[in-house]
Amino acid sequence: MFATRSMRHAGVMTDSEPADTLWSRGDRLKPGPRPAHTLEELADACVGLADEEGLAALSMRQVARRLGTAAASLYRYVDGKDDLGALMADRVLVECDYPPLSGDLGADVLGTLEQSRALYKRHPWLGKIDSTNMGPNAIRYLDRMVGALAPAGLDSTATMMGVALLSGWVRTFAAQEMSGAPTGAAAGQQIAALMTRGDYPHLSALFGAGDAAVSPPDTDSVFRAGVEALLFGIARAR
Amino acid sequence: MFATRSMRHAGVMTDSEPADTLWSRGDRLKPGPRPAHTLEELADACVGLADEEGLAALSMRQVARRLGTAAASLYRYVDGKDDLGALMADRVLVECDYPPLSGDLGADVLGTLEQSRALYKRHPWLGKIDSTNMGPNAIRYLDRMVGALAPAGLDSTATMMGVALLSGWVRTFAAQEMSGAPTGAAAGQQIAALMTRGDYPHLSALFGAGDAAVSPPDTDSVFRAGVEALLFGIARAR
DNA sequence: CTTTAATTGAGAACAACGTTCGCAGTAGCG
DNA sequence: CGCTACTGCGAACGTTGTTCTCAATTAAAG
Repeated sequence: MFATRSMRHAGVMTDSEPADTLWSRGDRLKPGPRPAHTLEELADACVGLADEEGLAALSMRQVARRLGTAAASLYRYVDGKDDLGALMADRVLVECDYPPLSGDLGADVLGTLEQSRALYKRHPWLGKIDSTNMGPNAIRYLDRMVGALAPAGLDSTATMMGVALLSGWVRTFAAQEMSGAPTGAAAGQQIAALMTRGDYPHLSALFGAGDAAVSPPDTDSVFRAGVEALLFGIARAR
Repeated sequence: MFATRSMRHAGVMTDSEPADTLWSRGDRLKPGPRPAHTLEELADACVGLADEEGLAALSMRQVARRLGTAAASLYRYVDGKDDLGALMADRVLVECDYPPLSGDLGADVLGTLEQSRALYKRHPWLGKIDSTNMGPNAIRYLDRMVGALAPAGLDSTATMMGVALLSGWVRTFAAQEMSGAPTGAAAGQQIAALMTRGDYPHLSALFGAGDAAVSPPDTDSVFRAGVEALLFGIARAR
């Protein structure tokens, strides 16, 4: 039922309450003093802290210090620490500015995904956050991707699956890229080292030949190749 | 250089030390009492705890209690809490038993991935762990996937990319599946609710037509469709 | 067999953490 | 002017991850 957030007051509620999300919280005009900060300020404080000190340093107290307030005050804006992740994941998406769609499916998709990849590069903690519920900026991204995929003429199910596939690839790729994993020839060397323990016939067969000697592809082209493979497979599902 | 683990003793090391990984730690015979537990016991304690109480309940002390030992003792087996995740992610992979490969690329890949999906279902915390370094069971899985993809005749780079794409899809799909997100017609309803805030032209265009009325596909077929799309795109990259 | 040295388990302690409670203060509404 | 709902936040509580320390243990060396 999409009731991720706990209902704070158990009073009578109207028939179609407009989904009390994390972002639509502070909209109602009510008596009492105005909040001293905005959700955006809170999110920016979290992002800045995670960027500079790492995600492990993200604590209620540190975020509060950045905001010039106390830890307990944050609970007026969020239900708990888990909400900070959702706030951050949505917040960084404003850094993407999307040029108008060209109508070229491949170019539009790749351009959008490159921006997402840059986001993961710029905010290394982003890959370690599971943003199950999405805010306004995430919906903007979703709308963008849907628009980019529109020329393929897919139905809604196939479109959403395509977006999930492509977004998942960016995440997977960025995670690998960010983990400092070896690329090209060094990767083969690592695999060879892993293979010393136990026997792995198929890995041996794949890396046994002088395969590692051939041109080590740079990361960019591998990323692009993945996107193109995905687009090819998705478009076929029309 | 794959030196994820901190070097515990800064003594002189031989030329090609065999990669002091998390798993190959307790192999050497040395003076001193034998360890009271094994890495597998530790991993099982973690998995059991996370399965029953959730990942949030996974603490050094709780794990130690399950093992019948003290929290400080765990640091004889791991460097810190982060290692527990890697231990767990690798441990649950033993639950997969792979029948001999049939040679049918699609069937072999799908069968392996279905087992992974079952793993995510059985251990809901699995998707929230970033296992950057892989243990023996992860290598077994990698070898299995490489073998399943072998009939495609890809080079090592394309093969590894294919494995990453397919594994990422399972993870992405399982995460969506596990988050209790609505499926089929209910999903369209949620999207419609999200669209009330701000204007999202492409989303409106996609879900505007009586699209949500048509057959809501079950999760299994969507998962399979994703795998097939991926295989199609990957095989083309030969 | 004795000595040596490396290694183990664990008690105690510490700083930092997420969260809750209660209270003083504020501002819109009747 | 109350009234009421809201705000910021000091103080406190129970846990957490981690380190230090030390007695106990045992393979290897003498």
